[in-house]
Amino acid sequence: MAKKTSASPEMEKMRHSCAHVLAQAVLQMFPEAKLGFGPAIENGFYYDFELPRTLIPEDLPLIEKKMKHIVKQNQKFKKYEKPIKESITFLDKINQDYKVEAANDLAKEGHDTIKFFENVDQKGQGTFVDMCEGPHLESTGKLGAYKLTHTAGAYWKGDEKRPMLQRIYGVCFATQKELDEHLKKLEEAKKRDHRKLGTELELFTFDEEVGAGLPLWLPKGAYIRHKIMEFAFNTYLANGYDPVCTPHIANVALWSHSGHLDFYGDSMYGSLTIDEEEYRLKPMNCPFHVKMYNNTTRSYRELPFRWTEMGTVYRYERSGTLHGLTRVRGFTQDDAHIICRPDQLKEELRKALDLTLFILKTFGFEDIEMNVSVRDPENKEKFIGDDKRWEQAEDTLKEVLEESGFKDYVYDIGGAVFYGPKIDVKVADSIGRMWQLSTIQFDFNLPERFGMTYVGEDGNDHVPYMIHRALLGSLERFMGVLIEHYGGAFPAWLAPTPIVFIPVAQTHEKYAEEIMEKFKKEGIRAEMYPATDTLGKRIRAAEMKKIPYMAVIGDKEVEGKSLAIRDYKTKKQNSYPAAKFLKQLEKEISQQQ
RNA sequence: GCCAUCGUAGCUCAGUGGUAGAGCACACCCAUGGUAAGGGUGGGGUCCCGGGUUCAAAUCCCGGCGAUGGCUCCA
Repeated sequence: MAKKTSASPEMEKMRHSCAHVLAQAVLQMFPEAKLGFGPAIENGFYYDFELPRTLIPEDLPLIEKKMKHIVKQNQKFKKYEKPIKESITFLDKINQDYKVEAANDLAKEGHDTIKFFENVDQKGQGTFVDMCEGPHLESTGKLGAYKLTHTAGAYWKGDEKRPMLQRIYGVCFATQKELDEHLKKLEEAKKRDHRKLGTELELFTFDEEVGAGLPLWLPKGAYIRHKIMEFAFNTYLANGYDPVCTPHIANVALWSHSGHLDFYGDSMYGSLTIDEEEYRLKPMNCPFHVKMYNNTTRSYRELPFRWTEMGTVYRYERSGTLHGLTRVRGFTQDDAHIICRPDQLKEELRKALDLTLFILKTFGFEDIEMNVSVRDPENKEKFIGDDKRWEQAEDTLKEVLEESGFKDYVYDIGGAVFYGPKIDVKVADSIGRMWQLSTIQFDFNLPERFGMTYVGEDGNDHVPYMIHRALLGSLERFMGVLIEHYGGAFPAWLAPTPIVFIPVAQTHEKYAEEIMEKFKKEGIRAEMYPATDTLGKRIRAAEMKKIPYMAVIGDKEVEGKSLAIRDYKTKKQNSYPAAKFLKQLEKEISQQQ
């Protein structure tokens, strides 16, 4: 989930002021506490501390109580500036080691003075002082609604080699109403959590004995995953791609040649010995596709190649980074490599972008943010490949985006991978959270390393452009995002069971069975909930499984050869002639395939 | 990997040193029901794994594995 800070300067001021109030409260509780940084963040703030003991959840209400008291005192935020030397001496005197270090950093950057904010109570007494750039509210009484949410460890200066401090997170809004709305939104997000829904809807599971980060797809989840994969793959084939297929392991020589062993060896799984040769699990599909390209002499007439593969790769992710389906150790990419001539570059990028938009829109992602990552011109040596190619690639990426109407893309200078510039596509889900899904990347590394060429019109060898693209990203991650986007209520074309038949009583089961068979015959996956439980209970069960359509069958339906359809989305009920609804559902399902 | 918290039935969870529990789910019986939980009976547990302390460990201690919230990382 991307973190965007879009708060107004006023809110940032309030949130940062709230962090100061928190720091003062913590110092009251632990006078020996050492302060780190305490900035405003999206929806709130945090402050880092070195404390004599570990905080427990019960500490937060106590700290909040002290904060309330500080707010009530309506302390003024008083700003002043001191020469840097004097400041460092002062910070050293009050034993704020981290602040001393931060002040020394500022000195190195050429600052002559340091700004401070001091809290002063109604009697004019100083209660708390912090080295700080500001700005702040006029006084603590102006603070809106806030709440401390949780604690976590965080490295000093974000450096894993430095000490770990205790971070206290809080949320802060101008009014209690906004705070409540925010907390409600968090509740909603919790309900949609794909890990929770994955268990409830029997989509996937993990098993300790299998290993961390290795999802097991249960039948219903595997069906959805399959449908997504089938849809994507068929769409690619219909758009000029050719399928390829490659193994899961390869001789270590390949990874050595490709450079993966040198650059990403830490993320690759250990060796397998086969006939005294070392093999490795693949972390990427690229080198295989390159090898297939190099399989024979290529002519300029053949290009472009668009080779796609649902490639399962394995990467070592550090244990603390694993998260449900969105960060796993084995996953399948809807991978493809486009190999083309310079004169085809723009057209190929345009096509790839159009395809991306089509795929994302099919799944109901309408709010799309483009990110262009280019090389840092100041640090060219960190990037492989010649200037001319980088410039053409970067310019073409920008042109294609702008021509497609994405004028205000996010431009990340220096954000490119060492082997080429790229476009990353982020989408907003149904409750507004941003997720990075698609990626379109240039690769200047592999063509060079593997000597990829084609014979040009002039009879000479030329190096082609290679574009790596994955539109869903990884099936696992995409499924995780999609579960949360739909809140588990998949549309009929993806639902493992689009319709369930519910006979009112046992006497209606035979008719229900007959109708269900007609649906099944047309390829619609249907289930029946026989009358072993009360009607209400079976309706409830279908609701909880978020089944798109329920067909209730009683005397009326048997008599009129109709179905009482309850729609999950609208919660409305309508009666349809059975044959008519079958056609309608069939159409709804096939539209997306 | 780091910091913190957690790991008890398929799921959600209670159980603080003395014979392992509830609700839901599941099976069976009764009830034959018209749009979100009818009633009864029953089966189900290496209390994550290994070691230690103790007469006695789900419970206390140590190590490992896994999960959660963050940090760092994500080609």
